[in-house]
Order: sequence, then structure tokens, then C-alpha cells
Amino acid sequence: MDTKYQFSQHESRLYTFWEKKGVFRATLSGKEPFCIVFPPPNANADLHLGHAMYVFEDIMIRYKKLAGKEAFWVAGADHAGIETQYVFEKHLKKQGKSRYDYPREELFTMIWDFVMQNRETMENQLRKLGFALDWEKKKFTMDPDIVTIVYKTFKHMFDKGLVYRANRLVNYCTSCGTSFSDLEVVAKDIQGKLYHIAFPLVDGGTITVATTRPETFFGDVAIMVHPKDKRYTQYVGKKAHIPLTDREIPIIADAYVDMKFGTGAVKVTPNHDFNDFEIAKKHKLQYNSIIGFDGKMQNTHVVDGLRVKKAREVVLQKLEEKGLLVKVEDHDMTVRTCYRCGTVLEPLPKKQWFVSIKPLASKAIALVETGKIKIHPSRFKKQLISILDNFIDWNISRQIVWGIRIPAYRCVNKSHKGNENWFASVEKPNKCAICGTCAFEQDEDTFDTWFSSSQWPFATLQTISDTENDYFSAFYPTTVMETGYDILRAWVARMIMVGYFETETIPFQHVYLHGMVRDAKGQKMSKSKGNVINPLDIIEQFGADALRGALVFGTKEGGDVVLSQDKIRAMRNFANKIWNIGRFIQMNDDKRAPMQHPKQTQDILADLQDEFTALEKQYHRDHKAYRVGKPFDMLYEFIWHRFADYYIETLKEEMRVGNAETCSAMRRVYLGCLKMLHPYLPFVTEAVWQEYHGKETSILQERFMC
RNA sequence: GAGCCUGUAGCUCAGUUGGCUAGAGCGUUUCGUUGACAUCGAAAAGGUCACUGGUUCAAGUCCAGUCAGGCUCACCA
Repeated sequence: MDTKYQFSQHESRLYTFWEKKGVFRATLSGKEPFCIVFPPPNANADLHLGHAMYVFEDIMIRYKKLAGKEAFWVAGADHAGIETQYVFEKHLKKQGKSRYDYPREELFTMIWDFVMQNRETMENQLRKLGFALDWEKKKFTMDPDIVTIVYKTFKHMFDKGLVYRANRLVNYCTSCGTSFSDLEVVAKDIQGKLYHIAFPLVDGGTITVATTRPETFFGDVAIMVHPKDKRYTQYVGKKAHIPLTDREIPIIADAYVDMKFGTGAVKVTPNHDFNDFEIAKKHKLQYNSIIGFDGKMQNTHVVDGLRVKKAREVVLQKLEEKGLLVKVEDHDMTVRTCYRCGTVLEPLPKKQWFVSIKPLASKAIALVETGKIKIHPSRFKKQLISILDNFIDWNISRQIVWGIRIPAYRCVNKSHKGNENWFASVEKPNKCAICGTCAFEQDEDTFDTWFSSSQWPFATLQTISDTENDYFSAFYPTTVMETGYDILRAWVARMIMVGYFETETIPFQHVYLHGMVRDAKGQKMSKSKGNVINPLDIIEQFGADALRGALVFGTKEGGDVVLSQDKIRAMRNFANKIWNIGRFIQMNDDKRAPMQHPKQTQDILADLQDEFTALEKQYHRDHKAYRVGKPFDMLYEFIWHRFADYYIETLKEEMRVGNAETCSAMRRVYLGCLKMLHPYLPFVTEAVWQEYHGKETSILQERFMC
């Protein structure tokens, strides 16, 4: 054995060996199943530390394999709709092109090829982490059989009235060219302004309205005051002119208005403000949109064709000239921005598909509350319930090409009314399902990525199965869903709702959440701060085990992980220590001389055995309780500071002369430690194991003695 | 505004159901070691466990409050 553990000489060799040997392969053995569906990474980018955190899954999977269970870690990748299209459009931009330069099919094919390339890169990067994924059964969210399942789910929902089409205000990004659900909106605090604008009354005089968005008054349908506001009682029922135009709007009263804010008089712009939309509906007031999906003004006859920001400047200037701009004050406010590109989102009215959440959420809440689905750590249980409680109807339509096209078809036969001309179909229809004519067209939109993701646990297992091999029955409900706490809302909550809807059982028994990776100072990593650590660099420099160890050592379940170079180096040293302990035992083990040893030694060996047995017990107890990180800390402490620093140092002479009893006792404890350590540091443990047992053996073929 | 979390050694963090002189990594000081490992070993310094009060034979650990910081959600035009 080398004097040092040379990780670079072992890691890729061992991974290839594992794959060839099939130790990651799950079979229908009938043994007790343990299944984790891997959160499918986006197939559009390189590995980052967020992915490395899935090491907790690898630990569970490898532990269960060693515990003799049939452990199945389902590999997959996500098409990541908007994310991917956004990345791809940036590529196009570099070539001076845009998505509008290509017909739909061509653009789709281009992105498909792009994704397939990236996907392979990503998968190879995951291999570097040592993940024991069953690659032979890997799935992709746009595999045809997965798509069919997504279609079926949509149809079921459609048939049960759980998806509906509605004209609503949606969060629309005029830069990305698509709408989003409320979860993809990022609120940003800004220093804005509150403009006081005088609206001329038809009967003479003016009424002053306070607004943060002066440019939108072209779309107003009313001015609204509080019914009890004495300042304005006389105006209610009268009419005012929209400035710069001759359009007249009524002055109405509604208790929604806060008398203390601004001037107590509010303009109502239904097509461009969520609250106003509701109010206008209540008062049955309507007007055209004055902002288009391209982010430009329309229907104003004053600033048409201008972008919103420019339009505001022009409008303010014109108001100023007419003496209608009464006052401008600073005003702290929050704007909704696109999580993807940061553009301020426009609320715009659009016909979209929505999922009715209430019926789904109430079932999901029951599953969590009754403990059918257990949450680790438990503090996230409350959070999950409150998330489900407050879930609003889910907009699943996206106006992008890269995604699963919504299998909704509209009959163009004019005899159908309203929404009754829509039908859903899993197979591509050749005639209208409503009236039997051939005149229909498919919705242009694609699904929100999370719509397919929410079906991932059952969609993967169902499509992996065939008539002879029923992995679905064997492994569903899956055992654990492990992911970052940041996607509890976007993913976990939805998987429970949709999973239960479609399979009438829970998608997983346990939810295990891990934290976010932070830098040495506890700060979030971000490109702008320049503190991003690339996991591939670390693996290159210190080895995968060092990275894995650093992510697990000294962290508690669900807590954020502080990653520093020091910690990584310390873990590299630990791997080396393990190697060298093995080396020392190995080199003396050969001598094996039966001989008497002093009573003192026997006592020490007995102590060692006691300590080791206690450690083993605690180790398995922690794993049972989903305390996945802690056993590693204990092993570190035991192996280094007890086993090496104390026991080996004390018994060193006897080992050197090759006392058989001592040597075999040390060897036994050491190998036991390797097994327990293997889920955490798979490479170094396997490398040593092979030094002892031969290059064709794997520690994963061993079993715990418990 | 609502909810959640955190506050332990110079720094970053562990500390399961309350129980022996409070731990780790890195850093600091001293010493050692050239046949397991310098990616090493021995030893040391360093903490009123944010503060206050309470429960208890016993509290870093439970309860209440205060202060400080963080995260998430919802927000008045």
C-alpha cells in the first residue's frame, strides 16, 4: 500500500468497477425495499454544490444496501422548461439570433439536442461524487412514456374538473415571454414614488388620486373612495375624465379603500393590478388592456408603442404641463420580479389552465398531519402544512416551446360556447371529442415544469416497469424523498398533492430535508459575491470523499452547511488517516505470531470491543431515526482519536511483533469501522477493502452484523 | 404584519429523550517524531453555553420574557 491515500488513482476506477459489477442495480429480489427517487437535476448546466448535498441520499442508499435491503436509487434528469429555454436563448443571443427566428418544431429540436449533450455531462459529474444511482433505469422528464403519464394525469384532472381554463391576471415576464405561477415571483423592495394626480371632474373641479403607476390610468375603469369618507361623499356617482383623454369613468365607493393612505381616492385598473381585477369584477367594470405582452403600451392613443418605463416619463411630463401632477413623494414599495431574469413582472390578463388546489391540498394536509408522511426534521412539518393551507390555484400554462405541450384541444366549431369547446386527450385526437368534427387545434402552451416534476415518483417507477418486471408495485410508495428545504413548496407539496390524486396513496413515506451550502463565513454563495465553490474543483484537488465528508461533518439535519477549504482539507486528511490505519494493520497482520500477551493487553482489547459495540449500536439507532449526519461525527471521533490515537498507540509494540490475537482484534474492529464509514466515504473505504480482500471484491457485498 | 430558525472556545459549528471536570474542525502556544500517517503524535491556553426570571435534587438542554441576527410568506393603490 502507498504511504498516502492517492484518491485520484482510485476514484474513477472504483466507480467504473461498481457500475460494471452492478452493485447499484436494484432488482426484484423480494427483499425489503428501500427506494429514493433522485431529485432530477436540470439537464442544462454543470454540477453545483446543491447537487452534492444529495450525498445524504447516497448515505441512506449505501447504508440500506449494507443492511441487506433492496435499495433502489432512481436516476433521472429534468428538462427544466423555462430554465433551459432561458439558457438556450442566451446561446442564441450570442449568435445574434432569438427564439422568434425559428419555427416551433425547429427550436424544440435544437433545444433537445442541446439538452441531451448537457445531460450526459451532468450525469458524469454526478458519478464523480460517487453516487450509487441505478443508471440502468434512468429516466428523463420528456421521455415519451413519461409524457404519456403526464398527459393521463392532466386528462384525469380535466375529467374530474380539477383543471379549468380561466381568464385571469397572470404574472407575465415580458422579457422571458411567458407567465409564471405565484411561486416563481420574487418580491423586491424598491424606493419608488407615489404620484398624486388630479383627475378632472366632468362637472368641473378635480379629484386627486394617489398611485405608484401613473402610466396605467389609460386602462382605468373607475375612481374609488371609501363609502364613509366624508371628503368624497359628494362625488360618489359622478364622473371624472381620465387625464390626457376624454374618456369618462365613474366614481364609486368600496370599503376596500384605506382612507388613511395617499389621498383616500384610488384609481382602478383591472387589467394590470391583482386587487383591481377583483374589484372591477365585483363592480362589473371592464376596459381593454393598455399594456401588451410585449411590454409596450397600447390602446392609449397617447403613448402607444412605448415601453412602460418610457411611457411613465412621457405621461408625467404631459401631466406636469397640464398642471395635473399635484405632488410626488417617496414611497417604499415592493415590486414583483421574474425569478429568472429579474424583470419587473406585469400582471396581464390571459387565458390559462389552472389546477384547483383546495381539494388536493386538504387531502395532502391530512396525510402530513396524521403522520402517514413523516417529515424530518420535524420542524418542517408545520411549515409544510401551512404551505399546503395557503396554496392558491396553480397556473400550469407556460408560453414557451421547451416543455411538455399541454394535451388540450379546442374545437373550432362555433356551436360550442365558452370553455365548452375544450377537451383533453392523451392520444393525439383525429376528431373533436365533443362534436366529432375534424376542426380543432391544440393549445400552444406547455406545462409548467413542476407539473411533470410533481408526478416524478410514480411516473418513473411506472415507466421503469413492464409486464414482467413490476418495479412500481415493489417500490411504491417510495421510502424517502430527500431534497433541499428551499423546494418544499414548489416540489414536495405538489408531489404529495398530485401523487395522491393519481395513485391514491402517498408518493413517499418520509420527507428528509437538507440545508443550503454556505461559505466559510456563513454567507450564501452567489456569483455576484464571488464566493461560489465549484464541487468539481474540490473533487479534483481533494477527492470526492473529502467533499462528501465536509458536507456532512458537523452539520445537523436540515441545517445549513458551512463549507470551507479548511474543513475539506481536514476531511482529506481523515481519508488519509483511514488509509494509513489500514496500512499499519495490514503490514503487521502478515506476521501473525501466536503468543501470550499480558493481562493488561487483554483488558485493553476488551475495552476496545466494548467501545466498538456501543458505537455500532448508536450508529444503527441514529440511522433508524434518520439522523444521517451524526454517525459520521462519531466515527471520526472514534476512528481517529480512540482507535488510532489511543488503542493503536498503546498496542503498537504488540502489533509490530505480530501478536496474533491483538492483530486480529484490531483488524476486526477496523473492518467494522470501514463498513460503517462506507456510506459516507465510499471511495477510500472501498479502496482499503480491496487492498485487504482483492480488487474484485466490494464492501457493498458485505452486510452489517445486526 | 404572520410564521419558522438561530444566538455555545478567536472563527465555523456539534451537543438524541435535562445527569458525571461542555466537544470537534481550523487557528494559537510548547514539545516530540526520520519503519502506519508531517495529510502525524503529545500537551496547553481559550467558554458567566446572548440576557433575565421560573420549573427541578440537577438546565447549554424544558417554560416565560427581553435583546440581537437570519430565513420564508403576505403586504395599501
